[in-house]
Amino acid sequence: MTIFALVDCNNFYASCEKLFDPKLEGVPLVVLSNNDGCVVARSAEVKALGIPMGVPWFKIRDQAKQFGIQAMSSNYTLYADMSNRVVEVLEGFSPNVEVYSIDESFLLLDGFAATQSLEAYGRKIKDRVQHWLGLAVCVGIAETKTLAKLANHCAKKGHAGSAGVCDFTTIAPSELTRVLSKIEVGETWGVGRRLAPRLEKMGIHTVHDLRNANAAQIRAQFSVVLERTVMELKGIACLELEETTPDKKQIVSSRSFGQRIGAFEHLADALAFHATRAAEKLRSQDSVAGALTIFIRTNPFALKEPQYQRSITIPLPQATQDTRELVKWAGRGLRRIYRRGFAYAKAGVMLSEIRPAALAQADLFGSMEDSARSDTLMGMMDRINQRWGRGTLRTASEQAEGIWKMNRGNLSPRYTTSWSELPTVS
DNA sequence: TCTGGGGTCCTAGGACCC
DNA sequence: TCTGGGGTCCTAGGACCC
Repeated sequence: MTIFALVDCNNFYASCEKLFDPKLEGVPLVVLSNNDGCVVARSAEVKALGIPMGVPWFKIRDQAKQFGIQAMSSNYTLYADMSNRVVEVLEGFSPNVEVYSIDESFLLLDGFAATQSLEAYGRKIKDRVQHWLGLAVCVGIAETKTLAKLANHCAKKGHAGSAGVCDFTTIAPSELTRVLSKIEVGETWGVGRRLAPRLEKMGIHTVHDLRNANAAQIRAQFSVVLERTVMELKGIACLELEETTPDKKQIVSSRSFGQRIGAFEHLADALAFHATRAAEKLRSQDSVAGALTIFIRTNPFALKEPQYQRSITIPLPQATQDTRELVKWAGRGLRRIYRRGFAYAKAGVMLSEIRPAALAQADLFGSMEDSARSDTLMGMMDRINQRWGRGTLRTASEQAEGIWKMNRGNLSPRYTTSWSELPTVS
């Protein structure tokens, strides 16, 4: 029998901040996103005040003043460091640990029940993280990941007499039914804000209802994903522990601007920055990217202002992890999609077609500029121009791109773009 | 005035090939 | 005049997670 434990840090970002500033003890504290835009973490005191997660900071500023809520900008370096320390402690409790997110890990506890109660073991985990790092965690234990998530939820809410630790593996069936009947279906891992209302309409209101649903019917009406969730709720494990973090298949660097930006040069700077960051992430997993997407957009919340958003995906002539190369293509892309006269609010770079650097396409033609003088390239150009008409390839980028496309047996479309332009709302 | 920044997986439909 | 069936690849969109 497979047993999963989910260990989840309470109010993680806020707790980290309190750890490094004792004056914040007992103070209601929120941590804000980039540019101090939204609330991304709340201390227990703030949760008690009913401040929702993700709310824009400006909307609760008055309330914050009234209740003495402290706000801090986020410090992800600090949180990542604390997260690593938590994982180190957890690795002392199981040889199989999956780091699921910055504040959550799954542990495999197979066979541990033979010598001790799992609930007691969970409590040891909780106590040690508290004593060694000063961070409070909750522990949920069950036969599947989805159930462990719910057990953790119960541990947090103090259901079933748990004080931060909840073990579903030894709970009486009638008691489990009672507990799951009290949890709304939307709390289930994998049921979000779209699915929950649809399930409600079908009369599935609680986790218990979903657990008792017909899996095949759920698959037919929703998806295989939700079917798996139902199976997991029934105690049949469909999701395994993933100990090794797979390489990213897509790497994004994007950010909202502090102030609105109109000038081409400023957007170009921002995109160069994002391309650089994305390239760093790419190299850190020793991969290359075969395509680069850039996007720019105005503020979608400013309904009365003219809206413009556009993106362009550029297939790279050769998969690369080189910063200068990626910055160069980001700049070229921007020239294609930039429009004057808009107040841009956000920009970003996405890398895709990612594969290990060892599999990078062999450099058949040398770099684009160099190859412009090579006989091989001229031969290729001739063939392309013969096949698709004289002058098909003119500029250097089109040459390189055309060759790349030809290698894949597909010349067009050269670029894929999407954009939308909405009229001003009066 | 001010509204985050990342990621994943699945499905449907069209193009294209044999 | 009749007009198959199976497979792959690609893209867009929808859902979810933290």
